[in-house]
Amino acid sequence: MDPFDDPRLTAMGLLAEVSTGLAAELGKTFSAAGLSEVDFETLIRLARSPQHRLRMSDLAGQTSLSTSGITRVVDRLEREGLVQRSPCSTDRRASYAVLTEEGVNRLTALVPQHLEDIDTWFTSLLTPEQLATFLETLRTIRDVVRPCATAGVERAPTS
Amino acid sequence: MDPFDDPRLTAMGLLAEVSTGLAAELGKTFSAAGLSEVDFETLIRLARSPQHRLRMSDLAGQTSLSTSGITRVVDRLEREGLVQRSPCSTDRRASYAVLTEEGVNRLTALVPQHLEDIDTWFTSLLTPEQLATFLETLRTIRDVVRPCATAGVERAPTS
DNA sequence: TGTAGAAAGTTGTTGCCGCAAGCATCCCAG
DNA sequence: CTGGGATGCTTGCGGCAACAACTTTCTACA
Repeated sequence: MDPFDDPRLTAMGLLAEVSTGLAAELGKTFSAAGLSEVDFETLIRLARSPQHRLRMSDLAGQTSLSTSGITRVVDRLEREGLVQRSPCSTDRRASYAVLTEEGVNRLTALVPQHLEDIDTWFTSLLTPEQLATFLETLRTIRDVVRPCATAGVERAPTS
Repeated sequence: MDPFDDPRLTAMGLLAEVSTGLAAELGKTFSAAGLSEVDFETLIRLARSPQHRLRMSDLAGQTSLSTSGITRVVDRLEREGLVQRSPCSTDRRASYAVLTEEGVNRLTALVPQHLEDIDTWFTSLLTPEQLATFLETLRTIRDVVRPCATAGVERAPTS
């Protein structure tokens, strides 16, 4: 009867709830460490990149932030000493954001708790088979909605 | 070797990418209709509630927005004539947000395209069995990370 | 070589949201 | 029935991010 009770709406709502709810739980650990989710995302992307560095626009491409957003995130992180700007030798327009040693340390201190959080609120709730199937499905969708998530990576099997 | 290459990080990143990527695609339809995602979320929650209305704080509980956030969302929607505040007869502190006829119309006009979007970017990518399994897994996680998502509903099997 | 257009990054502006404070109302213990 | 604490909502304030405009540098084409 009610046209607003479509199972697709429910499915989409469920996905959104899980994502935001999970992010809210994980965010507690971040803010306890004085970082925002975006900060962490940025730092971890740098940590997983060759030489712990990435050009500003590649960072933007990976994080669904605009380039101006990245400018400000890196501003903040640089002010805290976790990241440093470094000019690109082959293109004077471009800058790298490079993880500093302090940035690595901060991440290293944070990651164990973060992994435990992921276990608690996500992976440990599923059997290994369930988890594998779930990730497979996520990859299927990801490949469609985010075809260029590997900016700045030459073809790394990140997932 | 690199401690930042844990499969759990990858799993979590994948989930986040899918969620934000999907939201970005679906958001195009919303903004074409002059609404934000939050606006749509709010309207659809009202549409799926008895009498097309919900108390402000219940709305907040359902949407992971703070109560002050809800105040402002309803401000905007009311300014556009899609929603109307209505005092609660049994508690003079409380207000209902009620969907107006125009609000219903706007939603009715928007939902078909939205459903098609969900198909395009999500459900049609999976087989029915895959989708069912996926939703089951999402429910498992949802029940843990968001135990009170049914505020204002007396025990409706919303999903 | 010179020039037009594209691209990388930054900055001004605007709007959104959470937090804390405030006001009105409700509830309950005494 | 009365006073204090809890609850529902709104508002002031601060921070964050997108958009657009701008500067500098690169690239391609004549």
